[in-house]
Amino acid sequence: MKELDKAYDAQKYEDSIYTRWEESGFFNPDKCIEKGVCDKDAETFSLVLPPPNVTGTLHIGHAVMLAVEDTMVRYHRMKGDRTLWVPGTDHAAIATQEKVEKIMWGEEKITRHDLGREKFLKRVEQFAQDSHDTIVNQAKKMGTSMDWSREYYSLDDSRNLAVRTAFVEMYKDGLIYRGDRIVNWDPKMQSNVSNIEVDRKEEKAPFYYFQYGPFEICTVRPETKFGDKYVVMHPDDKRYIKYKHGDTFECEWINGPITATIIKDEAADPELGSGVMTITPWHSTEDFFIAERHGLDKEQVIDLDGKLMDIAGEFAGMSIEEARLKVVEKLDRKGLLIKTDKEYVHQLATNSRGGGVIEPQIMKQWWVGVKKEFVVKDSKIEGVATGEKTTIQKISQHVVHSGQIEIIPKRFEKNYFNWVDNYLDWCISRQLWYGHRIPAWYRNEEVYVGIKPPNDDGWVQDPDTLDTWFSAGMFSFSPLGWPASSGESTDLKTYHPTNVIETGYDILTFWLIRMVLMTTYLLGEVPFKTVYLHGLVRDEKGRKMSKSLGNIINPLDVCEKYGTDAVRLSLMIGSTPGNDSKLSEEKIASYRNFANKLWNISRFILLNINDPAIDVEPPKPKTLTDVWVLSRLTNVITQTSEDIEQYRFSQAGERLRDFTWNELAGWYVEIAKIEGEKSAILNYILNTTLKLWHPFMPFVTEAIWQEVYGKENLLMVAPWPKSLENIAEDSQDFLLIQKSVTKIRNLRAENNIPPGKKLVGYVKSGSNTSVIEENTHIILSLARLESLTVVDTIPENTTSFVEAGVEFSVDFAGAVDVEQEQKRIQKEIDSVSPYIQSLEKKLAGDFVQKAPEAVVSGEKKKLAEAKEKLEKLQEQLQ
RNA sequence: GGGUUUAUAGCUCAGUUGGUUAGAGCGCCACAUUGACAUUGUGGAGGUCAGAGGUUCGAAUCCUCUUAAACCCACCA
Repeated sequence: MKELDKAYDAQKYEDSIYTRWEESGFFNPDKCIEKGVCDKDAETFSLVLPPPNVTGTLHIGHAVMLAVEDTMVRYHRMKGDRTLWVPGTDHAAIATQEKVEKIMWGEEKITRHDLGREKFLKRVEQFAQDSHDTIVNQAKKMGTSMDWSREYYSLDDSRNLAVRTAFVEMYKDGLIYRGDRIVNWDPKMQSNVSNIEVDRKEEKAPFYYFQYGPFEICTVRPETKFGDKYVVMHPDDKRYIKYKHGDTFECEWINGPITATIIKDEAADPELGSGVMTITPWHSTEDFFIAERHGLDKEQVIDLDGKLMDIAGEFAGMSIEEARLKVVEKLDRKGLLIKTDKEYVHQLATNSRGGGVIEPQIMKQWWVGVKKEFVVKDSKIEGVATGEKTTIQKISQHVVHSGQIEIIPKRFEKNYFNWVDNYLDWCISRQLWYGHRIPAWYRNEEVYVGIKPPNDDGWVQDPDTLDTWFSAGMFSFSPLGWPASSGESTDLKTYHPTNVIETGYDILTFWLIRMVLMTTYLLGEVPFKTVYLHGLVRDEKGRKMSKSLGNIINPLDVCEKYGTDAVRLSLMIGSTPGNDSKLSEEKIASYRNFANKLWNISRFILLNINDPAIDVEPPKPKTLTDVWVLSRLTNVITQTSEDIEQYRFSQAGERLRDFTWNELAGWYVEIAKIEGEKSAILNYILNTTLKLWHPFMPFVTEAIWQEVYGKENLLMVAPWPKSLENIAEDSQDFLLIQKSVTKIRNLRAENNIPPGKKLVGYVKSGSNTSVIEENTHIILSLARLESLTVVDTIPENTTSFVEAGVEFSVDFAGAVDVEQEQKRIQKEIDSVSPYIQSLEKKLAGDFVQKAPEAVVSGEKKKLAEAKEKLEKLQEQLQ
């Protein structure tokens, strides 16, 4: 006879089980087809893992992603869908490069320039490789069933070909262009930074008021003011009505007299200071746009290293900090400084990757024009015709608007539209070394863009690399074999569009929008049909997890301590899409307890079945309890399937836990001990329950499966259970038994009757007599009664109660605490009476006419039962 | 400045399209314990669903306002 250990030891099973899964090959759908796990023509279910950055190790946020996605994937695989989950990692250009530079500086005090491009890249690649290996091991520890044979790296050769192909195609269509635009330049990192990578921090800085001709202007950045020769004011500002747009005037300024021009523009805020400002188009985004609107000159004042240029005259070569004070001093000496506000608070822009202060600069960069028209090639998107002229912005709006992409939770559609409705051209070039090199070559004034370098000599390749999101935008299809070298890739044909993308809501605007852009343009398809956004995991106090706070929960540590299944459950149950959740070790421990509970239920069942069998027909129920448990089980099968398909993982897990712990362990197993032989039905329940749990808790369920059914069969590819037919839903009869047991237990506890003492009971069951008689054995055992006699009249001096129209009584034989008992009855009366009153009031009003019939009759029934209960209680009180 | 979310038991959260005397887990209190399981069992206490209006026969749920917290976006010199 096989027997399970007394407690589940996750450490003992997890690694060997993962190895069995991996060696089975079933992570790969091709193998599943080969072995008949799924049909070649089955529905597909595909998703691509949002590739973790190779900047280190996986954190708890990745663990959520892995748990949720693995749950979906395991469910669909068991259901017989042709299921593919593609793993990958991302080179994360700026983040990885910065990390390696930091390490180099910390350990060897060298910069990337000391090493040179080639050597530096070797270092980064080594670092990335190490990170990758760690990440893959962690993902395996989490139990993820990804198809490792299809793993990709965002910077590998295939992805590079995809990137070059996309770039060239977009360039030919005029969607990619090179142009002078203002960018967020980080002098420290010597690269530009995208808008979303800029952090704005509040900072106190002196706010200077200067005399500028007839006007008063103010600034926190006097060192940029050398190039200022325009004064801007709001067209409606009455104070300056006498000045006309385009008027010029002479005025004394930092390095002598200048000629300034008046510009009227609505960007000027009349409320701020004097309502007049000077502008520095080369070093301010807003000023740049004003200058663009009016066709004004732009002059560079600060160089790329953050030093003042020749235009600054005597200040040339100084750093920003140094020049600022000296310029103010000089203006003060000239009598042009009016006052200084030392309490002024402004937003300082810094680079979120490395913290350098952003100095806007106008530079030649590569851009994607999101509002440029192009001709649609080969569209499979509903409402977008092949040959039609449109823009990236319009398509991006359309695919979500028309419901071809669904975002869960729905409210994030607003974020999405907020972004695409205000779409700005996307700067895709970065002055970084780690990344996809831009496929553009220059010779004098000529520019060549191509998948391969030009044939003839003399060309120099653009030193810049592409924004990491450019390659990331292609992850729904580049890992599936785009562009295919010959003919169409079968993976692409079979698995694209993917069913779902699952990621944190914080990445919606970074990444998903880029995916929509690239995929709709290049493939004429949506990248995915559903976007499922999970929340962020915070610590038990609701703070973000961070190294500096020391509150990081490392997924590997807790997996080892509590078992991976416990960690997975704790991340999925009790959290809803788009909402942050809090995680604590106590929570994980409680799911460790649950895993052990499931183990022990199985242990009991194993001791009570004759021949463990995998493929069993649902057995015929013999008792009321059997009918009840099968009806509950079939309900759970239906609901769990529906919940998973609708992405309600928390609800599915909660329902399963309630079923397993309360109904199965708490009632059915206890009654099985009384009713005896239930081999077939217990086998079926165990079998089904393990299947239902498998997507959530793959290890413990597979461990039990192999102990019970042997190692020849994997639960991972066992067929998903089907709900039973011909099982009566009506469980009112069993409910009566449950309630009577609970009520008797309750009376015993309140009267301090020792659990070991057996009592005599009576029941006046009326029309329910046969149910009671058939199930007396249950009540006797679970409520610890010596006897339960059906009577016409409840005997005197016993304690009675009414449940669902049936009156029970227990003879406490003098052991009852009379005073205590009277108190209890009074308390019940006090709670029932107002309930009756409220029901009566309800039934006397418009409710009866206006509410649906079913609701009214339900309330009437409740009232009748409550009244009967009250009557009995009052009798007892006398 | 614009936008979003959250507010339900001591704690963490459920509560699907308005119809429960408002639920779960953890924690707490009492009792039990050689029997699948102390990583356990039984029973219990605990909430005027942030506040104020409104719609409705009926509101935790829909609308308006207020308060508090979190987040996102934006070119304030």
